[in-house]
Amino acid sequence: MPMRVAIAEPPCRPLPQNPAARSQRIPQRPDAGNRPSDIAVRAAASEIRKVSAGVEIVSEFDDCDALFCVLSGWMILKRILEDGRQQLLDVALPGMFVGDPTGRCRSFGYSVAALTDAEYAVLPKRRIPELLRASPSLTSAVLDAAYDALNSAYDSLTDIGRRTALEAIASYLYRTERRIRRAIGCRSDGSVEFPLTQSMIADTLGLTPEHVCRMLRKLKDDGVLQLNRAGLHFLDRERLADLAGVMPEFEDDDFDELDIAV
Amino acid sequence: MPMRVAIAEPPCRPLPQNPAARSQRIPQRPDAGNRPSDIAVRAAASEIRKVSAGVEIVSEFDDCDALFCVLSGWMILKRILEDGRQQLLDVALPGMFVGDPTGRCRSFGYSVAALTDAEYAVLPKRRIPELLRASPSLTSAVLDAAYDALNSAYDSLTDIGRRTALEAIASYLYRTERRIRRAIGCRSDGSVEFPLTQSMIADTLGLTPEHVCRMLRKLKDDGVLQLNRAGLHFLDRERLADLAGVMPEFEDDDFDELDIAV
DNA sequence: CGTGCCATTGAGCATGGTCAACTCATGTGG
DNA sequence: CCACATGAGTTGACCATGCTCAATGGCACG
Repeated sequence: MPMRVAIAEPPCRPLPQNPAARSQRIPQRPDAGNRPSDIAVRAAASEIRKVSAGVEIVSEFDDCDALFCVLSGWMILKRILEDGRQQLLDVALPGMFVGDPTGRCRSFGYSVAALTDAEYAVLPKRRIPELLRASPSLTSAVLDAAYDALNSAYDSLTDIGRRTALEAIASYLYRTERRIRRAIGCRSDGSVEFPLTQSMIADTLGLTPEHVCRMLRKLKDDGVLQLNRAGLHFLDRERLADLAGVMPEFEDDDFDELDIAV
Repeated sequence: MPMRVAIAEPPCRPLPQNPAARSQRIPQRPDAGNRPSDIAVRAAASEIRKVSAGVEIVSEFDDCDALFCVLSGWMILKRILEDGRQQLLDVALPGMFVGDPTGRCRSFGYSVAALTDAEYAVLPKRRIPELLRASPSLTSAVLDAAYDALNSAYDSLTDIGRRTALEAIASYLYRTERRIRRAIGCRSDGSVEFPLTQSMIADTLGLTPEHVCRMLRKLKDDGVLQLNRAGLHFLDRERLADLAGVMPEFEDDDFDELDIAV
C-alpha cells in the first residue's frame, strides 16, 4: 500500500535510536524475574545474555537453533521486505518467548532487535522437548506466551485491516499500554514507559510516520493522551477506548493491583 | 481505513454462502485423521462434532470453555466491529486448534464459523492441563498449531501493512495455497480447493471486494492463475512469487510428496 | 557547535474506497 | 420446467484517506 520505497538501504538497517531508550532506567514489576514462569525459565536456560539497545540478536533467516525468553527490557520483532519497507510484528516484553519451540521451523522468520537495553534467557533448541516434558510450568509459560502473541497479532490485523488511521492508533496505544502495565508496570502518575518512536508505530500499523504524527497531534490536542520520550500517559481513557472502538465492558482489569511506583 | 460502514447489519451476519462450499466433495490427504497428532487429539477428545457450512460454532464473546481441533473441512476465524466491518483473522484447516489451551482467556476473542461442512474434536477446558501432561504428542500438536497460526498472522500483517493490494493478494494466495496443499492436499492437475469468496479475501486483506476483483482480474488476465468455485490453480508460480515479493530460495517444499490425486 | 535523528507541518497526488449498475450461476417455489 | 430471488463477481466513474515530497524546528550526543 505505501509506495515510499527506500531504494538502496541495507536490508538490516540499524534500529532507530531513540536516545531515551538507552539511558532510561526501566521500571520493573516488583515480582519481575520471580514469577513462577520466570523461575522455570531461569532454571531451564543454558545462558542469560545482556544486550544494549539497538543490537539485533536474530535476523530473519538465521537458523532457529534456540528459543529466547525476554527477562527485562523491550525487544522488537520485525520483517523487512527487499526494498526496505518494514513491518513491525510485535514488541516483546518481559515474559515473552521469541523463536519456535516446535522445532519445525528452520529460520526465525523475523528479525529480533533490542529496543532498550535488555536481558534474555537462551534455551538451546535440542534441549527443548526434554525441558518441556520435565517442566509443566515451562510448557505452560511457553503456551501462554504463544497465545498472547497470537492475540496481539489478531488485534493488530484488525487495527491495520479494518480501522482508520486514527482508530488504529488509538486502539494500538490502548491495548499496548495494557500489555506494558501488565508486563512491566506503570508509574505512580499512571504513565508507562514507551520507547517506540512514531516511525515504529507507523511500521507497526502500516502507516507513514507523517500520518502517525498528524493523528497523534489530534489525540494530544484533544487532551486524550500525552506521548513523548518520557512515556505514554492516558488523560482520558474512556474517550480513547471510544475512539479505538473497544468495548470497555469486556475489559478485565485484574492486573491493576500490580501497579508499581517508580 | 475503509469507510464503507454497514449501518444496521446484525453483529453476526451469516457467512456468505458460496454454493460450491456446500456441495463440494472435499479431497483429503490419504493420511488425514491418522497423523500422530490426529490420533492424540482423537484420544483426548470428549466428543467429535459435525457442522454444516455456514454454522457459527463460536462467537467472539462466548466463554472459552473448550479447545477445538479441526479434523476435516474449513473453518474461519474472524472479528467483527460494531459497525459491521469485519476482519478475517485466519482460516483453520484440518490440524489447527481453535481456542485457548492456556486457560487464561475468558472469551475466545473471535468468532469461528464453518466455511464448508466440517468436523472437529472438542477438548473440554478443565481437562486440558491433565491431557497436556499426559500426552506429549498432544502438547506438541498444540504448540505446532499455535506457531503455525502465529506465523500465518505475521505473514498477514506484512501483507496488509506493507504491501500494495496486488502484492498482498499474490502473497496471500501463494502462501495459503501452500497451507492447503499441506493440510488437505492438491488435485492431480495441481489445483487445490478454495472455498473463499472474493469478499472473504477482501476481509482478510483489509480491501474491498471490488478492488480484490480488479486485482484478481489482472492476475487472471496475465495468465498467472485461475480462481473460481472449482478451485485455485497456479499457472505461473514463479511470476506469482515474484509479484508477491517472496524469496523462493527460502521455500521448503518437503511436503510436495504428499500430493494426492482426487 | 555541528551532526543526526525524531517530530512537525504543508501542498499535491495516487492507491484504493464508494456508489451504482449490471451479468451470471445457483437454488427455490409455483 | 420456468419465473424469480439471491448473492457472487464485474465494471466504471468519482472521490477521500493516507502517501509523497520537501522543508523546518528541536533535542541529544560527540
